[in-house]
Amino acid sequence: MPAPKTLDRTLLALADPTRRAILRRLSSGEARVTDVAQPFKMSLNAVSKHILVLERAKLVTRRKEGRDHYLSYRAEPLDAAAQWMEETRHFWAKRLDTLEKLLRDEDEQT
Amino acid sequence: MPAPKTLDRTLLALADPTRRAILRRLSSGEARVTDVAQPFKMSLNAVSKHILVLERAKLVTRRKEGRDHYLSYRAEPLDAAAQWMEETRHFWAKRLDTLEKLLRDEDEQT
DNA sequence: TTTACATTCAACCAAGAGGTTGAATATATT
DNA sequence: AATATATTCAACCTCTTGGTTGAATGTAAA
Repeated sequence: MPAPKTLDRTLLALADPTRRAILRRLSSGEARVTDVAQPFKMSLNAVSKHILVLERAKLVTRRKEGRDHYLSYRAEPLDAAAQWMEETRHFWAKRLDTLEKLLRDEDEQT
Repeated sequence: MPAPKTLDRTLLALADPTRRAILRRLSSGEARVTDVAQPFKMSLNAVSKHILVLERAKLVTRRKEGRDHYLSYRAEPLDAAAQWMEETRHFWAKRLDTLEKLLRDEDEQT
């Protein structure tokens, strides 16, 4: 499981439609900051900040080539978050089963 | 897939260790606000606010019984978020495969 | 070298998060 | 009726987010 702060950052980064759109954009390969920002109505600077949040969550890495910064998507954090979610869902499913069973047993005793 | 705002709220609600702990606490059944708050070092009011965030994301529901408010966990939003993550991962995996294949093809042409 | 481009940095703003304390409200208990 | 309990509401604080604009920096092209 990811370190708590890592999970925090991943989920926080994903909890924004602009950032999810940026990641989708990067799924078809590297892109420069300007290219990533182009479809958005907001300023380049605003997009640049979103990219920072994604970098902090390690969902995006940056490769500088001259004046151009090429961004690429990293799968690991999303994989880890998805895994955490699955584990958590299973954990809860088990608990809920147990509760149901307890309730059934109580009924049988009446 | 969940409406974007729903997903936003779910991921945002999950992106905090206190709130995840609250949800874990509720996995063993209903609990009152005070009971939920008890293990935390922060004030009852702070926990109450966290609960509000969880309610807004529909991860928690509230049943009032006299002066006591009983909270319970709802699985749907986490299920939906997990599903979104899985779909997104598959989407990306496919894209990355395609990219790899493209790169391979380019190599073969040299 | 001047100009254009790609990007960040800095300052600012409004809104929200996450916490506090203190008061208000509603319900139980004595 | 008085008191205690459960919870929220309201105001406040600090930090972060998400956006803006304008200037600075670094690199490429004329």
